Amino acid sequence: MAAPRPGRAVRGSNTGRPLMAALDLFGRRWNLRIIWELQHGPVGFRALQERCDNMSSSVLRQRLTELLDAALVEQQADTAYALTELGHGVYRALRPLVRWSAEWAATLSAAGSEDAG
Amino acid sequence: MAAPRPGRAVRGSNTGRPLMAALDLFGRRWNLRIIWELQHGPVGFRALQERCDNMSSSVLRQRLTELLDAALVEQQADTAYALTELGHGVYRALRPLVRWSAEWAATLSAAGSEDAG
DNA sequence: TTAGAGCGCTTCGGAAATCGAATCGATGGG
DNA sequence: CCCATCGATTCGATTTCCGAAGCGCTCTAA
Repeated sequence: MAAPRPGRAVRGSNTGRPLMAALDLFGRRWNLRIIWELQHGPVGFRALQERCDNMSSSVLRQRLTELLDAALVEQQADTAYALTELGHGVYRALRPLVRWSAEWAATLSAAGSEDAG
Repeated sequence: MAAPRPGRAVRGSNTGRPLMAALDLFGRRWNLRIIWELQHGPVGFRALQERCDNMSSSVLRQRLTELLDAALVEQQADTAYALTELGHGVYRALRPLVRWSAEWAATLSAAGSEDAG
Protein backbone atom coordinates (compact mmCIF):
# COMPACT_ATOMS: atom_id res chain seq x y z
CA MET A 1 0.00 0.00 0.00
CA ALA A 2 1.19 3.50 -0.78
CA ALA A 3 2.38 5.70 2.04
CA PRO A 4 -0.39 7.80 3.57
CA ARG A 5 -0.23 11.47 2.77
CA PRO A 6 -2.74 14.27 3.23
CA GLY A 7 -4.90 14.69 0.16
CA ARG A 8 -4.51 11.05 -0.73
CA ALA A 9 -7.02 8.27 -0.06
CA VAL A 10 -5.74 6.09 2.77
CA ARG A 11 -6.74 2.90 4.50
CA GLY A 12 -10.06 3.51 6.19
CA SER A 13 -10.81 6.88 4.63
CA ASN A 14 -10.97 8.37 1.16
CA THR A 15 -11.64 11.95 2.19
CA GLY A 16 -7.98 12.94 2.02
CA ARG A 17 -8.30 14.64 5.40
CA PRO A 18 -4.82 15.18 6.81
CA LEU A 19 -5.76 13.71 10.19
CA MET A 20 -6.99 10.50 8.59
CA ALA A 21 -3.75 10.18 6.66
CA ALA A 22 -1.86 10.73 9.91
CA LEU A 23 -3.95 8.13 11.75
CA ASP A 24 -3.27 5.64 8.98
CA LEU A 25 0.44 6.39 8.90
CA PHE A 26 0.89 6.22 12.66
CA GLY A 27 -1.46 3.27 12.97
CA ARG A 28 1.09 1.18 11.09
CA ARG A 29 3.43 -0.69 13.33
CA TRP A 30 6.82 0.85 14.14
CA ASN A 31 6.19 4.23 12.56
CA LEU A 32 5.68 5.99 15.88
CA ARG A 33 8.66 4.15 17.31
CA ILE A 34 10.94 5.08 14.41
CA ILE A 35 10.10 8.76 14.78
CA TRP A 36 10.79 8.40 18.47
CA GLU A 37 14.17 6.76 17.98
CA LEU A 38 15.32 9.31 15.42
CA GLN A 39 14.81 12.20 17.80
CA HIS A 40 18.44 12.11 19.01
CA GLY A 41 19.94 12.51 15.56
CA PRO A 42 20.78 10.71 12.32
CA VAL A 43 21.08 6.94 12.58
CA GLY A 44 22.15 4.31 10.06
CA PHE A 45 19.94 1.50 8.91
CA ARG A 46 21.30 -1.31 11.04
CA ALA A 47 21.72 0.87 14.11
CA LEU A 48 18.14 2.06 13.74
CA GLN A 49 17.02 -1.52 13.50
CA GLU A 50 18.76 -2.31 16.77
CA ARG A 51 17.19 0.69 18.48
CA CYS A 52 13.81 -0.62 17.43
CA ASP A 53 14.28 -3.91 19.26
CA ASN A 54 15.72 -5.60 16.16
CA MET A 55 12.55 -5.16 14.17
CA SER A 56 12.41 -6.91 10.83
CA SER A 57 14.71 -5.27 8.29
CA SER A 58 12.17 -5.73 5.52
CA VAL A 59 9.53 -3.86 7.49
CA LEU A 60 12.01 -1.21 8.55
CA ARG A 61 12.84 -0.54 4.95
CA GLN A 62 9.16 -0.34 4.05
CA ARG A 63 8.49 2.07 6.91
CA LEU A 64 11.41 4.25 5.96
CA THR A 65 10.13 4.39 2.41
CA GLU A 66 6.78 5.57 3.72
CA LEU A 67 8.33 8.14 6.04
CA LEU A 68 10.59 9.40 3.26
CA ASP A 69 7.59 9.77 0.98
CA ALA A 70 5.70 11.55 3.74
CA ALA A 71 8.68 13.89 4.15
CA LEU A 72 9.06 13.11 7.84
CA VAL A 73 12.44 11.50 7.32
CA GLU A 74 15.28 12.22 4.96
CA GLN A 75 18.34 10.26 3.99
CA GLN A 76 21.69 12.00 4.26
CA ALA A 77 24.59 11.78 1.85
CA ASP A 78 26.22 9.24 4.18
CA THR A 79 22.99 7.16 3.88
CA ALA A 80 22.01 7.75 7.51
CA TYR A 81 18.37 8.57 8.25
CA ALA A 82 17.32 11.75 9.99
CA LEU A 83 14.11 13.55 10.90
CA THR A 84 13.12 16.45 8.68
CA GLU A 85 11.75 19.62 10.23
CA LEU A 86 8.32 18.09 9.69
CA GLY A 87 9.49 14.94 11.44
CA HIS A 88 10.67 16.92 14.42
CA GLY A 89 7.23 18.47 14.50
CA VAL A 90 5.73 15.02 14.88
CA TYR A 91 8.08 14.31 17.74
CA ARG A 92 7.04 17.50 19.49
CA ALA A 93 3.41 16.65 18.87
CA LEU A 94 4.05 13.26 20.43
CA ARG A 95 5.54 14.49 23.67
CA PRO A 96 2.20 14.93 25.45
CA LEU A 97 1.71 11.23 24.83
CA VAL A 98 4.81 10.51 26.88
CA ARG A 99 3.43 12.45 29.81
CA TRP A 100 0.12 10.72 29.37
CA SER A 101 1.71 7.27 29.36
CA ALA A 102 3.27 8.01 32.74
CA GLU A 103 -0.12 9.06 34.05
CA TRP A 104 -1.56 5.93 32.53
CA ALA A 105 0.96 3.74 34.34
CA ALA A 106 0.29 5.51 37.63
CA THR A 107 -3.46 5.13 37.31
CA LEU A 108 -3.34 1.48 36.40
CA SER A 109 -0.90 0.54 39.15
CA ALA A 110 -2.99 2.45 41.65
CA ALA A 111 -6.14 0.68 40.48
CA GLY A 112 -4.35 -2.63 40.55
CA SER A 113 -3.13 -2.20 44.12
CA GLU A 114 -6.58 -1.33 45.42
CA ASP A 115 -7.40 -5.01 45.60
CA ALA A 116 -4.19 -5.81 47.44
CA GLY A 117 -4.35 -2.84 49.73
CA MET B 1 -1.99 -10.94 21.81
CA ALA B 2 -2.82 -9.40 25.15
CA ALA B 3 -3.62 -5.72 25.33
CA PRO B 4 -0.56 -3.55 25.96
CA ARG B 5 -0.37 -2.04 29.42
CA PRO B 6 2.44 -0.31 31.25
CA GLY B 7 4.50 -2.74 33.27
CA ARG B 8 3.67 -5.53 30.88
CA ALA B 9 5.91 -6.86 28.13
CA VAL B 10 4.58 -5.75 24.77
CA ARG B 11 5.33 -6.33 21.13
CA GLY B 12 8.79 -4.99 20.44
CA SER B 13 9.78 -4.33 24.03
CA ASN B 14 9.90 -6.24 27.29
CA THR B 15 10.99 -3.39 29.51
CA GLY B 16 7.46 -2.55 30.61
CA ARG B 17 8.13 1.11 29.96
CA PRO B 18 4.78 2.91 29.74
CA LEU B 19 5.73 4.69 26.53
CA MET B 20 6.56 1.40 24.80
CA ALA B 21 3.22 -0.01 25.86
CA ALA B 22 1.55 3.10 24.49
CA LEU B 23 3.43 2.88 21.20
CA ASP B 24 2.38 -0.75 20.86
CA LEU B 25 -1.24 -0.01 21.71
CA PHE B 26 -1.52 2.95 19.36
CA GLY B 27 0.53 1.22 16.69
CA ARG B 28 -2.30 -1.26 16.28
CA ARG B 29 -4.69 -0.35 13.55
CA TRP B 30 -7.86 1.55 14.47
CA ASN B 31 -6.99 2.23 18.09
CA LEU B 32 -6.12 5.88 17.50
CA ARG B 33 -9.18 6.24 15.33
CA ILE B 34 -11.50 4.69 17.90
CA ILE B 35 -10.27 7.07 20.60
CA TRP B 36 -10.79 9.89 18.16
CA GLU B 37 -14.34 8.89 17.30
CA LEU B 38 -15.35 8.44 20.93
CA GLN B 39 -14.41 11.99 21.82
CA HIS B 40 -17.92 13.29 21.17
CA GLY B 41 -19.58 10.95 23.62
CA PRO B 42 -20.78 7.36 24.14
CA VAL B 43 -21.47 5.40 20.98
CA GLY B 44 -22.96 1.96 20.41
CA PHE B 45 -21.10 -0.87 18.75
CA ARG B 46 -22.61 -0.63 15.29
CA ALA B 47 -22.63 3.15 15.24
CA LEU B 48 -18.98 3.16 16.23
CA GLN B 49 -18.24 0.73 13.44
CA GLU B 50 -19.87 3.09 10.94
CA ARG B 51 -17.91 6.06 12.26
CA CYS B 52 -14.73 4.07 11.67
CA ASP B 53 -15.44 3.64 7.96
CA ASN B 54 -17.21 0.33 8.54
CA MET B 55 -14.14 -1.35 9.92
CA SER B 56 -14.34 -5.07 10.48
CA SER B 57 -16.61 -5.90 13.40
CA SER B 58 -14.30 -8.65 14.58
CA VAL B 59 -11.38 -6.26 14.79
CA LEU B 60 -13.54 -3.59 16.40
CA ARG B 61 -14.50 -6.01 19.10
CA GLN B 62 -10.88 -6.98 19.63
CA ARG B 63 -9.79 -3.34 19.84
CA LEU B 64 -12.55 -2.52 22.29
CA THR B 65 -11.46 -5.43 24.45
CA GLU B 66 -7.94 -4.05 24.46
CA LEU B 67 -9.08 -0.52 25.22
CA LEU B 68 -11.35 -1.78 27.99
CA ASP B 69 -8.44 -3.70 29.49
CA ALA B 70 -6.23 -0.64 29.18
CA ALA B 71 -8.94 1.36 30.97
CA LEU B 72 -9.19 3.91 28.18
CA VAL B 73 -12.74 2.91 27.35
CA GLU B 74 -15.63 1.74 29.47
CA GLN B 75 -18.91 0.14 28.59
CA GLN B 76 -22.04 1.74 30.00
CA ALA B 77 -25.09 -0.01 31.38
CA ASP B 78 -26.83 0.54 28.04
CA THR B 79 -23.86 -1.28 26.39
CA ALA B 80 -22.61 1.89 24.67
CA TYR B 81 -18.88 2.57 24.72
CA ALA B 82 -17.40 5.72 26.20
CA LEU B 83 -14.00 7.17 26.98
CA THR B 84 -12.85 6.98 30.57
CA GLU B 85 -11.05 9.92 32.15
CA LEU B 86 -7.84 8.24 31.06
CA GLY B 87 -9.22 7.93 27.56
CA HIS B 88 -10.03 11.61 27.45
CA GLY B 89 -6.45 12.21 28.51
CA VAL B 90 -5.28 10.34 25.44
CA TYR B 91 -7.49 12.49 23.28
CA ARG B 92 -6.06 15.65 24.80
CA ALA B 93 -2.56 14.27 24.32
CA LEU B 94 -3.42 13.60 20.70
CA ARG B 95 -4.63 17.08 19.83
CA PRO B 96 -1.18 18.42 18.96
CA LEU B 97 -1.09 15.72 16.34
CA VAL B 98 -4.16 17.22 14.71
CA ARG B 99 -2.52 20.61 14.49
CA TRP B 100 0.58 18.94 13.15
CA SER B 101 -1.33 17.08 10.45
CA ALA B 102 -2.66 20.40 9.15
CA GLU B 103 0.86 21.74 9.05
CA TRP B 104 1.92 18.54 7.31
CA ALA B 105 -0.71 18.99 4.61
CA ALA B 106 0.27 22.61 4.10
CA THR B 107 3.95 21.76 3.77
CA LEU B 108 3.40 18.93 1.35
CA SER B 109 1.01 20.85 -0.88
CA ALA B 110 3.41 23.79 -0.90
CA ALA B 111 6.28 21.51 -1.85
CA GLY B 112 4.12 19.86 -4.49
CA SER B 113 3.12 23.13 -6.11
CA GLU B 114 6.69 24.34 -6.39
CA ASP B 115 7.04 22.31 -9.55
CA ALA B 116 3.87 23.72 -11.04
CA GLY B 117 4.47 27.27 -9.96
C1' DT C 1 45.60 -9.07 -4.21
C1' DT C 2 43.05 -11.46 -1.05
C1' DA C 3 40.21 -12.18 3.14
C1' DG C 4 37.37 -10.57 6.25
C1' DA C 5 33.93 -7.49 8.53
C1' DG C 6 30.39 -4.25 8.44
C1' DC C 7 27.23 -1.68 5.80
C1' DG C 8 22.40 -0.75 3.35
C1' DC C 9 19.15 -3.34 1.46
C1' DT C 10 16.45 -7.34 -0.77
C1' DT C 11 14.28 -11.85 -1.03
C1' DC C 12 10.97 -15.24 0.41
C1' DG C 13 8.50 -18.71 3.11
C1' DG C 14 5.98 -18.83 7.28
C1' DA C 15 3.34 -16.61 11.04
C1' DA C 16 0.27 -13.25 12.64
C1' DA C 17 -3.02 -9.54 12.04
C1' DT C 18 -6.83 -7.86 9.58
C1' DC C 19 -10.80 -8.23 6.72
C1' DG C 20 -15.69 -9.03 5.66
C1' DA C 21 -19.72 -11.43 5.14
C1' DA C 22 -22.71 -14.52 7.40
C1' DT C 23 -24.83 -15.44 11.48
C1' DC C 24 -26.28 -15.95 16.38
C1' DG C 25 -29.24 -14.72 20.51
C1' DA C 26 -31.49 -10.93 22.77
C1' DT C 27 -34.67 -6.96 22.57
C1' DG C 28 -38.42 -4.01 21.25
C1' DG C 29 -42.47 -2.68 18.15
C1' DG C 30 -46.26 -3.55 15.17
C1' DC D 1 -45.84 -13.99 15.60
C1' DC D 2 -42.88 -11.25 12.49
C1' DC D 3 -39.62 -8.16 11.47
C1' DA D 4 -35.92 -4.89 12.39
C1' DT D 5 -32.02 -3.74 15.07
C1' DC D 6 -28.70 -4.46 18.37
C1' DG D 7 -24.02 -6.34 20.34
C1' DA D 8 -21.21 -9.88 19.42
C1' DT D 9 -19.06 -14.22 17.29
C1' DT D 10 -17.31 -17.33 13.70
C1' DC D 11 -14.36 -18.49 9.89
C1' DG D 12 -12.12 -18.57 5.37
C1' DA D 13 -9.63 -15.15 2.54
C1' DT D 14 -6.46 -11.46 2.25
C1' DT D 15 -2.93 -8.39 3.87
C1' DT D 16 0.69 -7.33 6.83
C1' DC D 17 4.53 -8.54 9.48
C1' DC D 18 8.31 -11.40 10.74
C1' DG D 19 13.09 -13.16 10.45
C1' DA D 20 16.79 -15.49 8.67
C1' DA D 21 19.60 -15.77 4.71
C1' DG D 22 22.06 -13.55 1.49
C1' DC D 23 23.33 -9.86 -2.10
C1' DG D 24 26.58 -6.10 -3.58
C1' DC D 25 29.35 -2.63 -1.83
C1' DT D 26 33.11 -0.31 0.96
C1' DC D 27 36.71 -0.23 4.15
C1' DT D 28 40.70 -2.35 6.56
C1' DA D 29 44.53 -5.01 6.91
C1' DA D 30 47.62 -8.72 5.97
